[in-house]
Order: sequence, then structure tokens, then C-alpha cells
Amino acid sequence: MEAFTLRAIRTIRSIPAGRVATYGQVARLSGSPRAARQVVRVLVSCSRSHGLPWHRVVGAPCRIALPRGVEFDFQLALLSSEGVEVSDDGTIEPDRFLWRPEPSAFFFEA
DNA sequence: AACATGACGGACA
DNA sequence: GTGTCCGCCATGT
Repeated sequence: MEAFTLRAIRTIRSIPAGRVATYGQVARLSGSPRAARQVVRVLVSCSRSHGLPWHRVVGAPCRIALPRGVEFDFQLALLSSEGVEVSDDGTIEPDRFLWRPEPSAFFFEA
């Protein structure tokens, strides 16, 4: 298994409940800035076997990436149950729910 | 080895 | 805001 896959799994597992992260964000935090598509692969192939919080990963526009359907509804329900407000079309307000890994380091700047 | 495929992202019209 | 195009890169044919 690729090292990136392991790092991605760790990154995804560290997303706190009640927050969401984007594919690109997970890729960057996992050390491979342009590996968003690999993050997709990790979610599809490992979410069940590794018990990953797959529902906390969304697309760059801070919107559920799944096509409309039962999966979409399921992700929306899971996020709602964690307190994340998701609109009917799947969009989430980044200012309120996007995960910010180390806010303390920049909290007092600017 | 060449080619198609993704729960994507960014740039641009 | 929406739609298109192209880059990305591990996997499966």
C-alpha cells in the first residue's frame, strides 16, 4: 500500500466530528497537494474496512460531492447528526464548519 | 506498455 | 453563478 494512502487515512481520521474537510485539503495535509483523486480512491476503497469518517470529506466548493441519491441523503443525515448544517443541495458554510487544523498558530495574526 | 477511469481542483469563458 | 477543459496520479483492463 502506498505511503500516501496511509497518510490520507490518518488525516481523514483526524477530522473532528462536526467539521468537514475538502478532498484537496486532505491531500495537502497528507503531503501530496495534487492527490485529490487519490483521496477519492481511498474513501471508496477503505472507508468501510478502516471505519473512516468518509462523510466529513466534501468537495472544494464545500459541497457534498456525491450525486443525488441514497448515498447523498445518507451523508447529509450523518453530517446533520453531528451538528453540521447542510442545505438541501448539499452545500455547507465553510466559515462555520470547515475544519481548520491549526487555528491557534495564526489566531492572533492580522 | 497503452489506455480508460475517478465522491477532484483550478483556471477560464 | 454555470459549464468546459485540462492537469493530476494510483488502479484496473
